[in-house]
Amino acid sequence: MTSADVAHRAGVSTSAVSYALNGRPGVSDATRARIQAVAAELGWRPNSAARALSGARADLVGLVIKRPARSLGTEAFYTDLIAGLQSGLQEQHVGLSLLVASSLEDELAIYREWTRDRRVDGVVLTDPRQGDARLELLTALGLPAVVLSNHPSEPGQAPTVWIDDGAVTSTLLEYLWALGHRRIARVSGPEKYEHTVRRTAAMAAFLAERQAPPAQVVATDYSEGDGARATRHLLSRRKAPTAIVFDSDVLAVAGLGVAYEMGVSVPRDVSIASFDDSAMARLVRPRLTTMSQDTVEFGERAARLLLRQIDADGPVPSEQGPLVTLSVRDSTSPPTSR
Amino acid sequence: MTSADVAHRAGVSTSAVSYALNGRPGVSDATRARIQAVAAELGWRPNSAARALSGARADLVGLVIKRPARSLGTEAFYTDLIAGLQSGLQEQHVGLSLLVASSLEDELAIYREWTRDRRVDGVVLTDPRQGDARLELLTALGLPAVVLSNHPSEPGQAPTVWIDDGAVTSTLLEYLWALGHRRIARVSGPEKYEHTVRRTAAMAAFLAERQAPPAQVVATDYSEGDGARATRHLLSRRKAPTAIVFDSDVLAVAGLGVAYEMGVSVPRDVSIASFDDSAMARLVRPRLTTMSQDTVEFGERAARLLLRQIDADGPVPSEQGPLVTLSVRDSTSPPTSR
DNA sequence: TTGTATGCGTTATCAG
DNA sequence: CTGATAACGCATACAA
Repeated sequence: MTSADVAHRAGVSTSAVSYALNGRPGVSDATRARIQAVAAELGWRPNSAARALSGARADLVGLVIKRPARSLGTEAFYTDLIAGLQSGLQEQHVGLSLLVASSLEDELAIYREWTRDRRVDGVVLTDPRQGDARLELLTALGLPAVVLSNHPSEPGQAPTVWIDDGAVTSTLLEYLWALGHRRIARVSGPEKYEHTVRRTAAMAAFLAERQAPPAQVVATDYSEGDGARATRHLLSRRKAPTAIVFDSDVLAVAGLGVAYEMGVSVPRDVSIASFDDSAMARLVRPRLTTMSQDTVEFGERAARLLLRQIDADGPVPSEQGPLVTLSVRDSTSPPTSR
Repeated sequence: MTSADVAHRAGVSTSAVSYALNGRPGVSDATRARIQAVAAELGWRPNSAARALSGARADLVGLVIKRPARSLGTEAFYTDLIAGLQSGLQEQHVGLSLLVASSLEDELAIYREWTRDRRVDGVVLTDPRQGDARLELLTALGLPAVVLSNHPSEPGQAPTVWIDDGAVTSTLLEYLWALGHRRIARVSGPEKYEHTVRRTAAMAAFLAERQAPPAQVVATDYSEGDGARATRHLLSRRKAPTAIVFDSDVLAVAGLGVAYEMGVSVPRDVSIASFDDSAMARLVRPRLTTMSQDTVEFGERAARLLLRQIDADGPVPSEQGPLVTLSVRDSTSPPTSR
């Protein structure tokens, strides 16, 4: 079943078939329709290897995750993201190729190789950093990309699907503030990530605006151990915070465990909230108050944007991600004066 | 940078290059060595599209996951598995293509398409069922495959990497039995999966051997809601079980939540254990006693076996998966006579 | 043992 | 608007 078969059956040449099915000029509407009908009837699909070889599409997009392999499963984020990307891609018969890299050098090498071999038509970038070396390389390579980010892209750079971390932070703090919390601490992710920095800035601005003392922020590497340590540190202080916000729900659940062990009751003695939502936040007791985002939807949007960018001649504009909403559960309450 | 470049630089023909680098006869050891040296020096890697087109490798293997997209992230299993597969594949510069299918028909169609287009060199199958239609199709298509299973493969079928669910079940029950538990219930996964059936059989055999009454088994669809319902049902019975084993840690944590809400103390009033381990099992309080398996390692082994099967002429033998060990934590204790 | 020629299925160029 | 024809990079049967 090749394009030659389709051409033969439709009584045209293979180039006519190519033109007709790639929607480009060079063929009359009538023959185009006939060719499409024949192709559909024969169930023909272009051979992707041949297409890639002849310089067109590979019908594959890539995702490189730079995290230690063993820690990946801890967070639901990547799985949800992958599921969403997949779903958005499948509509166009485009596959997803996955790679776990252990270093930035590896990641950059992979992009070079993919470009050289036309292995993928584009890539999805996560965890943008400040002055991200990947963006530079990708524009140099001319490899289409979208970034899961927290702001629209700079002109000339790959478009982003973005969720405004500043607004998300304010929403959560607003809620805690309204409950009466004034000493709010934070257990954050690594400072090298843009979203960590954004949240820190938003939190500082929020508190400054209200003449509240600045928040104590303890950075972690997202690991459960670090989360536990940070929480232990915060709860041991002379004037312990009445509320702690965690950058991920793994950190938050680790913090919950520490509170339990220290005999600190949640939410009576300390309120706990997380920026990340997942099944785990709903499963633990008390259930975690979180900012919930639909990560699957996030992935779907990224996939569609990437496909558009691949098809487009010039740069396509960035796009806002799904809404993030506050899910109030059982881990937060007004502070009790101790 | 093509094989012609390498040939030119080494002063040989492209066919010599092909022979030399694919390790097949038709070239002397001396020239083979020289060609390899030149290829390494030039950093040449074969273009995968061209290889796929000319009937050789696509340097890509596929994984189809048949689960609803939104429920994927709930369980760490797939993420860990993907990370492991990736790691085992990367050693040979083979990529992983991922697809989430919503029905068996979709899944089968994908295998057909992948075969027709030589898009992948092989596939990894999870969640084998009894009389699995996929195995039949894959042998018919001649598409190499490995199955993540609980027993060695039938002769003539795709090899498996297998973990003996019967033994795992016995180990866990042995432990609970030694603690003194006699009324042990189980919250299981769907009965259509082989591993569910295996565990049920193993549990029945274990109890029968000790003249204990058969266990009450409540099947679920692996969802948190089903897990909560099942647990509520079991704990409401006249003679409630003193221990409950759960087929996954999501189910177990859901059960833990129900116990908490019903005022049933864990492990004092009921012991809880899970067949699945993940970060969540360690994060919740009380920490869950589980059977822990290294899923990343499982994936790595599957990847290596698949690569061997792809290279091999005939069928390769099945292989045992990583050891599953009991991790005793805080959710189990001897039953207290109430 | 080595080189030459052809095919894989598509896209793209360039005459008609 | 259409139909030959040449790449694309590799593998391989075949001839030297």
